[in-house]
Amino acid sequence: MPKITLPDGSVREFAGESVTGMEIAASIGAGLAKAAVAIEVDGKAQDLSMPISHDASIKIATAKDALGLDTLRHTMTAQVLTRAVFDLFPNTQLAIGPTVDNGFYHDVLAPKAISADDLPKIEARMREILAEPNTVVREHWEPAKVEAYFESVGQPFKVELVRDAVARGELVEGKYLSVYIQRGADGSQKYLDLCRGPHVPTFEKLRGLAFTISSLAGAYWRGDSANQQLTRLYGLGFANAKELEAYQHMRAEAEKRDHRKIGPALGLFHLQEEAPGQVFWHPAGWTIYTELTDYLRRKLDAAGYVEVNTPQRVNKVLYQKSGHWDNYRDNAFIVSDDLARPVVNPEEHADKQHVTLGALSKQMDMLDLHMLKPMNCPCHVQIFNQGVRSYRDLPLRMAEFGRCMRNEAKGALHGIMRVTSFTQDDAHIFCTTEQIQPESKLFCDLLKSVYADLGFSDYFVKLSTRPDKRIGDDALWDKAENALADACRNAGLEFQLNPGEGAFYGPKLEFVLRDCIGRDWQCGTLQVDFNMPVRLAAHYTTAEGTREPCVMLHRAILGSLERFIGILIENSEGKFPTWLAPVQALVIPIADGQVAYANEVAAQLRGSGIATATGGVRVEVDASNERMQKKILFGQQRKIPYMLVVGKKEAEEGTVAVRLRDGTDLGAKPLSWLLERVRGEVIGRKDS
RNA sequence: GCCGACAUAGCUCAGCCGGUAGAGCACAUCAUUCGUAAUGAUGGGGUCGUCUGUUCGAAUCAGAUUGUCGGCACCA
Repeated sequence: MPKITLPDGSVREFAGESVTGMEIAASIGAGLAKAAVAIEVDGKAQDLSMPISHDASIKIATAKDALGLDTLRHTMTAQVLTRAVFDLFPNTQLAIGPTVDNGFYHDVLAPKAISADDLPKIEARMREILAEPNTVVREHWEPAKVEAYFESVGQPFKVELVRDAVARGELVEGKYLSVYIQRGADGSQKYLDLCRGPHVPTFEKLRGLAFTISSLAGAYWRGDSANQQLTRLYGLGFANAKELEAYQHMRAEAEKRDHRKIGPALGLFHLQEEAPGQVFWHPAGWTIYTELTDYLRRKLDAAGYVEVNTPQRVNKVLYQKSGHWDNYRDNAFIVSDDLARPVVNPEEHADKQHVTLGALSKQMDMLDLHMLKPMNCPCHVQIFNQGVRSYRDLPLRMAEFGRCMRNEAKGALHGIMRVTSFTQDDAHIFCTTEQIQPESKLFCDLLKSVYADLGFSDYFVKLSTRPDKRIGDDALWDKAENALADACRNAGLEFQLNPGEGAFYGPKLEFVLRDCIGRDWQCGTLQVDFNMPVRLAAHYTTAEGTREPCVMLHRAILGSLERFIGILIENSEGKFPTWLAPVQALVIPIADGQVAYANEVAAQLRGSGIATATGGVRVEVDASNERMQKKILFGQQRKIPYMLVVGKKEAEEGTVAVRLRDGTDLGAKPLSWLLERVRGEVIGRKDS
């Protein structure tokens, strides 16, 4: 006689040994019974058909809540998508098929490649399958039986999953695995899958899910590139058609904000084939870049940093010492004088234009190889190591807008967000163990203040801990990881743990921003490093006269200038706040007669003394032979904060008609009024 | 790097089954001198990413290659 507590606090008692979620839903109402797709029992998601024999708090889940929607997506991918793929591609092997934010996916290995053209066919077949009056029933089988079944039907990935579950002890009641059997109206078995569930009990309940098979991609079995690559089929799934359309519309809108589109369109930068992964900054984009670095220099100066600049090309010997050579050689650009001027006797090879690769490889060890600087830290240590350092010099905060080059995997490149040549707003804080806490706190506060100034409030923090491949003993790692966690707490930052993802020399905090299509990018970072100073002999003399290696804090606020500007473009949709806008004001003479006055206005704005990194107010005059309306349209498309229309009236009165980029017409204003306003926005880093 | 796809004027795109390229916007010139999101006319501009092949003939077919896009893996 289980007593069931409902979400409103009321308690219902049911006769008999047990009661199912379906029966509870029916006892509440026919509407709920129809809408029910799963049940939460004492906070745990379960099938509606599972008997509940103890007293429990429950919540019936429908398509309207997270669990219900998730269950529908889950059944769709595990019971319907899989069958459609089987029908169209016999002998397909199945891997996993979980739900994701906006739908679901399924990893499959088909005997012949599935192409994008097949997606509509798969979707059509799914709709046919959905029309069948099938039920989905949960059963508990012993692992050996499940394994034998999947062996017999040629599903090796499933066999592996069974063995994993057993090895990890993930068994129901300590001895079973749950399988879901799809049956037709006549009771015949249509399909059997290993799954934790829950699933909806009937296809009827599944038909309300608005779905589409949206795309396909490669994905490695178990996420390991050493494993076989499978085909991942992505689907979108929402509670109703309206939500699906709303999502697709939102995506389409978001794509219009893509920095790869807006950037070139606004004349900020371009990329081209001859320089893959590198940015050609145009004047407008470089203005933003300059404003940002100018701003950061002032912040860093106020925070007690010194700025340095270090070489672009450094002998591999230094990186062998630091450990970067072993860890990252494959992703570095390596150059050598000897390659350009090979060490071969020209007379001996007079018949050859070039040295053969074979001859070259023999010489590799002898070659004087240099890395194009992939990171700044070893160079900063070289500056630190000039002369003898005392505890009185610490903490030493050494900053550099350091240009780094990394030979990233081709498929990883992405607009200006992931490039092979970029500038870090990097700094290394050389300090004592005792200074880790206060310095980390200071940094977190500095970062928060910069992000706030730049209008970013929506970021999250990850604490990445020791990876498998690392240097330094575990005691140091304990210390470093605890230090970072404490610093985070002290600065009032919430963080999520990201196990095993730290750098090879130390754990790191990652400050992550999201772009317009929902991708996450690491921007800021703070890393505690006990290892590099030892390897590169960054010592200081203590008050007691002993020599100790210092601690290095690696830190960046924006991360890569390129990446950050990419995020900035997408977040602002190209409507930069006045202080960053490449062109802050566009003067629009209505007719030729006012061009002279327009130029005069522009000259006054330029010479206004408003302090931007590039001089006065950044202003242009549109003296073209176009109608005013068209000039406004073009100004609007360029997202210029201020358009200053000058006609006969304004020229006579010495005013400008101010139009904002949101369309607001502020009417005729004296120039002094405008200057005050712009000055306020530039100083306050505000938007127009 | 891996899987799938794409690559035609500055931009957006058309060009079916192979017979040596079109539109709109942008740009230039001329006319117009205009009050808050596109005045009109005329004109210039591409050999169809690159290379190789098939063919009497290729933007159109095949192979390779470079770049890009969507994911995966990677990200000091």
